[in-house]
Amino acid sequence: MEYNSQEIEKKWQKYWLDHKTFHTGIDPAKPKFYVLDMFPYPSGAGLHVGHPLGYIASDIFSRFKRLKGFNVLHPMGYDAYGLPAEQYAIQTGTHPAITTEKNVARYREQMDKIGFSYDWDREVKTCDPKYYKWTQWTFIRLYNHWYDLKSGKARPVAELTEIFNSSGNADVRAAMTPNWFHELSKKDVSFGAGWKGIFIASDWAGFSEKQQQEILMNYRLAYLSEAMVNWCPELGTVLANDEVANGYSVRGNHPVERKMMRQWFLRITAYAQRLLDGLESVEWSDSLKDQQKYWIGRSQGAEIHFPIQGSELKLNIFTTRPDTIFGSTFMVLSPEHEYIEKITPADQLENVRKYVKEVANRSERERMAEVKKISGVFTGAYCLNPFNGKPSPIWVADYVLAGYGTGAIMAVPAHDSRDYDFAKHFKLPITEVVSGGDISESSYDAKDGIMINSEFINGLNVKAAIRAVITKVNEMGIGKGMVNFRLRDAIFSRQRYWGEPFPVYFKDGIPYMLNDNELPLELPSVDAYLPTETGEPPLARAKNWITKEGYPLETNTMPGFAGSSGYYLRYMDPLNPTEYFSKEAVNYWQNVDLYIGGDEHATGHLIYSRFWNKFLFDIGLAVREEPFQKLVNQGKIQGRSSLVYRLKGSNTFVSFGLKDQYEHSVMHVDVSLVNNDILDTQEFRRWRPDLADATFILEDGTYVCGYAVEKMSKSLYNVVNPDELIEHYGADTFRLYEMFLGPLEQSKPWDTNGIEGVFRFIRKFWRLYHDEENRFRLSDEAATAAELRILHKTIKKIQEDTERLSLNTAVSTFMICVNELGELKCSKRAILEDLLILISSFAPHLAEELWQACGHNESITQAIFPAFNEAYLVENTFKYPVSFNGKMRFTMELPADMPSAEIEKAVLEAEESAKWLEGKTPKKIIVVNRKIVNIVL
RNA sequence: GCCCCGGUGGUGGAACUGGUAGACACGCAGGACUUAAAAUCCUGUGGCUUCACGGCUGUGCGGGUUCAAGUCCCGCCCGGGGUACCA
Repeated sequence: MEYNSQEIEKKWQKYWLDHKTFHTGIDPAKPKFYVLDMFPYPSGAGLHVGHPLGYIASDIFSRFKRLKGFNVLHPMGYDAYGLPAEQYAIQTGTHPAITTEKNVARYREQMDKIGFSYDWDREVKTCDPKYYKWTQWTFIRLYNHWYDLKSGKARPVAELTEIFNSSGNADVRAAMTPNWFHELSKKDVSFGAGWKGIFIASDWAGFSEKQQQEILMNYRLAYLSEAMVNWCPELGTVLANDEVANGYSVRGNHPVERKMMRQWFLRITAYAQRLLDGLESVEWSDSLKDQQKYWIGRSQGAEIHFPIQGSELKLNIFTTRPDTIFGSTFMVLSPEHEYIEKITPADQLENVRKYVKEVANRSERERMAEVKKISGVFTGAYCLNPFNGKPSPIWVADYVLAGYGTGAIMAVPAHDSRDYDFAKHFKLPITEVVSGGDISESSYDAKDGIMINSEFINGLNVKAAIRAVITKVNEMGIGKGMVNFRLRDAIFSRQRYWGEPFPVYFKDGIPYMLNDNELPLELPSVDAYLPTETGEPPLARAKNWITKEGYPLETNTMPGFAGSSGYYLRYMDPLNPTEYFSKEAVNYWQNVDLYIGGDEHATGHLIYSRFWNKFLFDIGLAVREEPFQKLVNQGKIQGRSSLVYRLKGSNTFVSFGLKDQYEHSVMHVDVSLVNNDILDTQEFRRWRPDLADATFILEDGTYVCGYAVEKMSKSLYNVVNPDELIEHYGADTFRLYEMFLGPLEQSKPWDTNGIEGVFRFIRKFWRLYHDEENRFRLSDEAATAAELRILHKTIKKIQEDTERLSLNTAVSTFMICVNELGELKCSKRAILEDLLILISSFAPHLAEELWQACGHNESITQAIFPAFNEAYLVENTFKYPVSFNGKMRFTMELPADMPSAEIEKAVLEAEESAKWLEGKTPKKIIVVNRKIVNIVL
């Protein structure tokens, strides 16, 4: 039988489906292994050749682990909420669920053609109410928990109110927004002037329901708050920090503004330290871990209070360099700082307000674009150094951010480049306090040197000085050591339609959670997918968007990362109607052993889901602190565009090699019209009406195209679709070729030309099992030593390479193996059956077909990975490379077990050695057994 | 600016712990089979040099360590990604 990929692949894909070959259940007798792909957003364009790269790798790994005796959980689903379907709905009125369903079906069809071993019975879709019920359920738990810093974990709010009832909040140490009580004083609940957020049991009992709820809101892990948010007018919604880049939305690239809005937040900052610590225990790339570390941005320093001249107020600043306190020559407040109004003398007030207003009106993008532009204003007020009472002026400047630390700094121009630039610009004094730099040139920021001009810390090195100042500050009660994080709480509200509804209603303006038995709260239908005339989110259009009792429901929806934060847990028990997932399931599957996906999720999904998991861990649901033990980021597949060269002002195209002789412009041409860089000129003329009369200047009778490696995109005509390749070469060839392209983690250009080599290999492989007339034929003769050596060499290499996901070299290994067996004309069952098991993870359809032809009734997925036997690889001789002064000159075959002294002798006596020795006596001879001989002259 | 990752033939890449650089493919050139084409098979293929045997040279650049460096160390250059007033 001739190799026919179409027939074979259809047959086995159907077989796997009919026999539920990849259905997985809990099996205590087998060790578990959980292999997960980042589930895709099903876009309308379908999969291109870059998408399946990671899926193929994870599929090979899953199949390999099954052969190795593991019970493998390998599910797939869809991150089904997303902006494109909603934008399409706005334009066309088509419900996003319909668009999404259509796209999901297309994705499924494409994935099925590649022959993946997913357990489709476990499929989850984030937009499915049966799934998002648990997203809502988790949100309710987040709302009903607070973070206890003493025990370092989330605890129920019910326990918090008990504490308040019995002893107030003085002893409670909770993760909260700094100065949370300031915000409260702005609301319609009053706690009296100068209230510092501290209350005793009797106060608590006396608070109104509203007051109590407002206070509790500041403790909850999911909370409602007024805050500066990233507002994207074009998308009509708020975005999280990771959804914004350089002042534009990551999706759609629309401008983003800052706006004060009331939004739901997740208190992810409570987990900042644990998110940092957890990175130590996972096997992720350094670059990914660094990205997360940087995003979390821990910095250790001190908070110090500076008295303000002529005022009762003390200015609270944060610094990582308390050692430089005597070099602080001015103070800077962020333009949003609450003290500005309080400390600015009347004669300066107008000027300062003008500046603050100016800054506030500037958009985020303008601010970013003008980073280098120094601006600020002097308030007219002065601070006193808490140690020596020396006054320094207080400025307001936008280079100090309200959201970080205390929103105020002590400026040390000699040792901070930003302060330095600012001081130079406004001609403020610069005092050197750490020796080692030249402050007339630039600031000296290094934490290296001896303190000078610094009173009690003079002569200490920087580290000792930092400790000394913190100790003193503590003693004097004017501050304390402190850790700050860059990480911000996650904005969790979106003013969009296509997302999970919040299980929240409002009574008297206070939010309340629905009961668990009212979940899921399903997404209502609306007459249009746009905000209302009054600017409310689309859900405000829904009829009867109220509870049974008539209270209005929340009209925001959850963001994209809500549904993806816990999906890996739901896969463990996806059909469970009464629980997120059962204890039994999570105890068995634990966490993801191998997670493969793109690194664009470094600071989004991968932080949120670690947080989500840690919370579920705290409340006793998840059993592991880290959800993803090993994580691999597959590289992107870049497009390889084909280029043609058009003579200026004509319809004549010049071939690549001759283009420099003419004045030309470069034009992208559809890659489907090009084969091995040779343009099909006939097809080219047919491609577009304006090219019908194109003429060509050829070289050697052909038109050679140039090429460029760039993003795979429709507009560059370089998109390659897997369906066509699979139709032509088959899924097995396609799978192998995707892996053969290069290392999984590396980005690389797609070049369809190379696929021929793999296709040739597949047919060569097929021929090993067939005679000249293409009849299946295996011999039952005993295998020779040479054949066994080839087989076991291959077993060893495939096993090692697959374990470390070096799948490109694994494919090469198969090629070498088949070349060698082909040379020996090997057709022995004893060799070829094992080879089928080896390749079955990579080319599963081919393997199944030949396995069946071998006479097996069961799927090859039931086979056991062949055991490697070292004994077959033992060689009697070793071919030593012989070097003189490190340069390899000739090789010499010697007995493998020959002792070094004898090797030395044999090499020196060799005929070829005389030429290189030139009669000299070697100074030294290095013999490394079974490696090399090096003679030093 | 800072932090990661990378730089090897015409191309994709291999060389895992320092030990024969360029495996395996693509492409190209030549040949076999064929009326012809496709398919298949064989040979060659880093550069320079030599009729040839062979020699010299070669992993972004400059130094270093070592018997031995693509691999380790120091200093640069280039490309890709992340991040950006975070005190």
